[in-house]
Amino acid sequence: MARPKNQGARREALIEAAGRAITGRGLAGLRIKDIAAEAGVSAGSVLYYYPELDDLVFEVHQDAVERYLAVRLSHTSAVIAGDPVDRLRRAIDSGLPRDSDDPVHRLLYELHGLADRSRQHAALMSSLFAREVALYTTILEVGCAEGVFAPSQGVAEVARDLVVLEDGYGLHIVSRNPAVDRDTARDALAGLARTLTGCPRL
Amino acid sequence: MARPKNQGARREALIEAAGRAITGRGLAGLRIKDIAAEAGVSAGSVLYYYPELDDLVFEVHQDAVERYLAVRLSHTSAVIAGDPVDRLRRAIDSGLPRDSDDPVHRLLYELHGLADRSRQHAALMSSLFAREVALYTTILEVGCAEGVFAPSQGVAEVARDLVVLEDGYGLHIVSRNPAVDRDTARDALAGLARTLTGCPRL
Amino acid sequence: MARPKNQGARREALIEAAGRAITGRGLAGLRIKDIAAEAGVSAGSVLYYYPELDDLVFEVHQDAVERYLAVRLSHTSAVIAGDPVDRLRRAIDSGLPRDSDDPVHRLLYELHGLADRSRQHAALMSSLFAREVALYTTILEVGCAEGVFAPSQGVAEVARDLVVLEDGYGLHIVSRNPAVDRDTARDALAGLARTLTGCPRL
Amino acid sequence: MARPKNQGARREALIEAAGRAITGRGLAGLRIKDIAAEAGVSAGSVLYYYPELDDLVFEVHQDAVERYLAVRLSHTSAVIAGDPVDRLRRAIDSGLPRDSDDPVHRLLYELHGLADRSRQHAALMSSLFAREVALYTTILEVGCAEGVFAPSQGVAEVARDLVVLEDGYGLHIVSRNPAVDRDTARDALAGLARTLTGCPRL
DNA sequence: CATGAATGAGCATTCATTCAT
DNA sequence: AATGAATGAATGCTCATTCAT
Repeated sequence: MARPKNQGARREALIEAAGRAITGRGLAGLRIKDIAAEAGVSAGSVLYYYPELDDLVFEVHQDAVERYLAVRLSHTSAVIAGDPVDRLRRAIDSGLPRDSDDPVHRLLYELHGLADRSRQHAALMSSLFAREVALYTTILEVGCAEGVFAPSQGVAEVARDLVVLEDGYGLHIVSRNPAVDRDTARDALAGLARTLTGCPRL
Repeated sequence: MARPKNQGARREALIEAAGRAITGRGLAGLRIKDIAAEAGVSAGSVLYYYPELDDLVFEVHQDAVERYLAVRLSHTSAVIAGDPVDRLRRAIDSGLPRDSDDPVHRLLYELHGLADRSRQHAALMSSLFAREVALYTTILEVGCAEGVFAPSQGVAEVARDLVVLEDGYGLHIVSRNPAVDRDTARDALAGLARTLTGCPRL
Repeated sequence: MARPKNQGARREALIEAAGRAITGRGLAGLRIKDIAAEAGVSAGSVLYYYPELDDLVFEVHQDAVERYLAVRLSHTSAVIAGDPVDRLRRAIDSGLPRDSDDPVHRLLYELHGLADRSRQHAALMSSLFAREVALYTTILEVGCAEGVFAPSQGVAEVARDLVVLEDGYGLHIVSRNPAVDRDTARDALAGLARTLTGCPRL
Repeated sequence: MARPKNQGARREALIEAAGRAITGRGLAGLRIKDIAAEAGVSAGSVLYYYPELDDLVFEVHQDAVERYLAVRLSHTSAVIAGDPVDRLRRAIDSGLPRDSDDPVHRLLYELHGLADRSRQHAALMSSLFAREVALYTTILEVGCAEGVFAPSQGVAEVARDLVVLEDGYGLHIVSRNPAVDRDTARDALAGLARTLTGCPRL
């Protein structure tokens, strides 16, 4: 592994390495050694950049949230898909794990488990939630304005329900519940969206 | 703490103690010392009954699932509440954490996190899921037979959506997401139930 | 204080069980549990009869030495074999391990290792040595009296050399030295006996 | 204790320390603590260099065998003593423990006890044996060539008998058998050598 | 900057030992 | 007499952490 020249790049590399280590061994079994090995550096180096390991884990969480959101946003951008129905479908698609081994969702799920004991992590999770709700809200509002969607309740509530359902299905997929797979989840979300928006095209 | 006389009682006590320890310190930080302290015995005694700590944790999971289901079932029993609408309301009530400190939900959430790395735990989680879906399914079917509910889709799907939404909301409550509290969640679930069953009384 | 008969029998059984445990796991890895398991009793029972484990090990050593000597003596008894040459051959035969798994020799070898740190065990080993030397001495002296043997040095020295050589060969056989097996050892001992006694019949 | 700079030196120091610890407390009672104390380092350091303690013990055995052989070889070198009789006397001298506290012999005896349960240690012991036999064989052959020795059997057998007798006497000396001391053993070995080689000068 | 050497705190774990029954 | 339950002392061992180079 090439040596990044500046501090920032090295920290970036460590964040990625730590993410892989967490995905691989789980948060409970996380050792500095693993992060170091994953980054191709010594354990001392990890401590050099992150004297407090919690800080590194937090930045992994931050990074994971930002990356995940960036991907969702780009996948559902109005530029890419002008049609609100299409955008909603894409939103749903981008919010579900590919399968139980999806690294992004596994990582996020693992890190969300820290929320109940850490305010920082709780804030991160809440922020992700809020921005996902905002994503759906935007799409729904545009759809309403265009007359495509006609929800019987507030769009905020519909958006929130969709995100929560997404999280619930994602949870079961990552947790290897055989009764739930990606297709089931996508269909369920689409069905709910159809019902809640009154849009038959969904 | 009183000394149970027989093996079964002592194991029972250890399961409860371990449950408290996990709720208190989290699975990641679980030490035999903590379980022993919580049970009022020595660390050696814990190992005496559970040479493999994983077995104890698994029995904690089993126990938590059974207790949780037992409570839900008794709260929604047809004897207690004959009216399907009332039963559905009670089902929703019994499926959401009281608040972010609800010990039962915290414990279950913590233990469900093991599902992605352990088939046994995954099986437990799936079993809980299936039985919760069955609980809703029963209520819905009775309601349909009585003409109270008129869902536009299959009751199995409606039941599953409700359980998944419950899990999603529960997750956010336990994780201290300030945008979600018990009342919000209950209203959302009730609203969704109303929409999906076409029952205006909900 | 006279010991009840079944006490004696139980202690006897424990001595045998401990002997098997030592042969099986070695002295270094000896645990009370193993002795108990081998005797089919509980660990507490072992401690009940032998509060000091060293005492049990010592009695195992005693027992092993006595049994071994008794076998050698009976194998070389003048009644069984009147001919000194025959007796000498039998003495050699009875002094070498059958193979590297010979349980008697393994046990004795293991226990002799205690001699350098324990006067008691050293005394036991010395006593065994002296009695083996006496065994050879007797045979040699009878042979001399009969004119069968004509050693150029004292019979005590010849006897001692034979016992020491026996021990040395036994050591290598038990230790799995591939260059030494029972036949080699027996031939070597017989050859030396022939040379030292000047008896061509050996 | 000075801190060695390189890995090799530290490992060397640990091998020596472990050797002293084994000589002092015996193999059965060997604790990492003891080795560490003997080496003047922490217990963690011992594990740092030897994650598998067996490896350290094996290297102690290797080292002990090599040192012992090196000393014997140098003591009996043809350069130091040209006369075969003198060399044979020196060989005998170098093969017996000084007394029952001779550290080299105690260590070797202790380690040889591992041979029956470990192929590696058995191989080490066999190798030592073979090289000791070779040492005597060489001396005997040179003596035969010079006409000093005239053995009635093959030199290989004579050499083997001498080594085995050495081992047997060494065993009894280290085990504190009061009937055997160094002088007795040396005289016995010399006497046997005289008989077997037919050399009256021995 | 980065490392490998070295440490020690903290943990599970083993085992002899105690004790009530 | 004999046991199984329960303990705690002792140990190995894993780690984060420190430090000299």
